[in-house]
Amino acid sequence: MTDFRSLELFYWAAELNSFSRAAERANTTQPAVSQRIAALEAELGVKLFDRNARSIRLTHQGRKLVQYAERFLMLRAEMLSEVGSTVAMRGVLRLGVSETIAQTWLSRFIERAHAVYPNIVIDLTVDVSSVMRELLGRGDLDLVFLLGSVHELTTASCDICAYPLAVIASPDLELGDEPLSIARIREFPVITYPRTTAPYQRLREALYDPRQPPPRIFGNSSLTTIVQMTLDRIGLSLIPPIAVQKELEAGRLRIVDSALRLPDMAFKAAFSLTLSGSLARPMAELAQEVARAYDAQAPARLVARDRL
Amino acid sequence: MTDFRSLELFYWAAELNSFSRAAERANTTQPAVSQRIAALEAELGVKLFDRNARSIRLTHQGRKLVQYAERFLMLRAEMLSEVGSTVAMRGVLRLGVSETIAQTWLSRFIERAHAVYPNIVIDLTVDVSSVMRELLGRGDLDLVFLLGSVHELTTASCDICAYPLAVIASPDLELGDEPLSIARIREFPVITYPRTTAPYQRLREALYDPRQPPPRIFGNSSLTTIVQMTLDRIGLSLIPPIAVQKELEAGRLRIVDSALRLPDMAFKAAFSLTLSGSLARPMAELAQEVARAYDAQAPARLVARDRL
DNA sequence: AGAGGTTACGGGCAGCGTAAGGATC
DNA sequence: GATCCTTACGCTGCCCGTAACCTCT
Repeated sequence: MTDFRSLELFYWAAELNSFSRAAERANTTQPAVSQRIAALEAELGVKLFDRNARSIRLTHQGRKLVQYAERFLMLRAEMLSEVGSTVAMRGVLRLGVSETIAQTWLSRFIERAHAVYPNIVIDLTVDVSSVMRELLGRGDLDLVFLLGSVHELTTASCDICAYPLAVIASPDLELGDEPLSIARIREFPVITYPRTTAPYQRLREALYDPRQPPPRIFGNSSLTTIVQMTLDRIGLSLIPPIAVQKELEAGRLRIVDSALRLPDMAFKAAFSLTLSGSLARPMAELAQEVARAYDAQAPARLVARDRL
Repeated sequence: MTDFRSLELFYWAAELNSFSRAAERANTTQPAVSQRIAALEAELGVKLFDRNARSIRLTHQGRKLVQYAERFLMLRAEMLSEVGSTVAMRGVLRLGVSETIAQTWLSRFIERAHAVYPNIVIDLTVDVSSVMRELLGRGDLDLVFLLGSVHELTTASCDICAYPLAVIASPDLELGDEPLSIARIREFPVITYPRTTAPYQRLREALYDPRQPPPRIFGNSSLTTIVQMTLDRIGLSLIPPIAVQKELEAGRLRIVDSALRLPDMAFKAAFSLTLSGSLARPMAELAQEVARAYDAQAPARLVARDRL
């Protein structure tokens, strides 16, 4: 074992119980994994896996080596972040982002991340928070920016930004000058995030009235579509105005005063504390910075500064 | 830093404050060290040494990296001894041996060591214990088999064997049948180890008599020469009989009963607890085994078994 | 047949050693 | 001039990816 790469591939092979999955995880081919592990075994003079043509299984010695491999890789990550400059950070970061953030400061974050950590490749997924929570838990994502919190023991998280929700409508929709009552809102379809999300659920509770027919809530997983539907006067929408800042400024949409009082959308960065998360912590910190800078330049009423 | 070798070379360069000495220590050329350290600096994006054409000096970041390098290398040594088979142990072991041992079981030890650890190269030095103690202290030897003990804090040692000293003479020398008194011994020159050694000093004390002229003690650093001089009847010799077992069996030398009572020659294996000693511990254990086996097959009176 | 690991093979590149260069004492 | 590090250069050997192969379900 003259090379960290061998230990890394071995680690993933052990962790994922498969050479091919390890290859995929570590961006190489399956024969490369096979070869390196064979070389490791030759060098140590010890079998690390029992191969059964259908599957592999760690031997006793293999299990011992996994412990060491993990210690090595964590020590390496610590060393890189401690003594290396930012260019020393290498690898792929599998990032999951909720669409609200994708519509606000994500592009600035990507830009900034690339400038500060030029050797880190970001593998981006945009989806709703519940899905990303699941993917993070399964180890399929390294870092997520999502709504709400994550409760896994092996996971750390930190606040990054919070945006108030508001009722948004087309200026062409006649709503009068009074703030909208709950009853008034119920007259319109309300377009918002999908069923699985916090805003949908909170909205549902707020509009709930046993004496009335159920409110029409259109859950939509595409923010762009929500915006389009709002522009088309299908109804009101409940989204954070900061996500449609451009439309507001251009006067194509407007914020409608209403009696609705919903909690702010509070976003957190969450990442695993295991090996796969070693790039995530500094990236999460960078995201905090970017979000703060973005908020500072946004109109005050679009940002929930007190949350931070 | 994809490679342990880089960290190893960096470690030695830092430790020895010189690229060329590091190269020598690690069995490579000086440009190789230069190149690898330059590569490390490029990879980390950080200067590790200040180069002043005449000398090098660690930078702040360099000092931090040394800590990590040491942890890596110790972890690696631990891993190799823990999960690797004996063929996984590689490197050069700089072994210092006192001549008495060289004349007894050293060749068996070398043979055995090569069989068990085929990838370890032994770099052998034979000298008196005092010199080897010094070399070990300076870090110029990794493992020594010597008389007496070593008191450095960073050094570990263990008993390996103990041999009684005896007066040896040519059978042709007429000495009578009585055990030799101290006074009788003083009539002859006594040939033994050099002035700096324990046997010489103990002998001097034993023969000391203020009322008499000083005894003639011939300190000689070559055991072969001591034997030759004894065969030539220059005088008596004081050496452990086990070192001349063949001559005793062949009847060319004999053990002479005497009133001299000197402590046994107790040999220890000593090695540094720092990085350079990582091969030494298992080798010291192997030496214990070999010495024990050798003693078991030697005539009982030549061995001080109770010492172990 | 297909999933998963091994073996075979050709090409690229990293790292080594030799040798020459340059700076400082 | 001697010492010590750097740069240049050719070569070897390793490692990777493609592709063919094997084996078990």
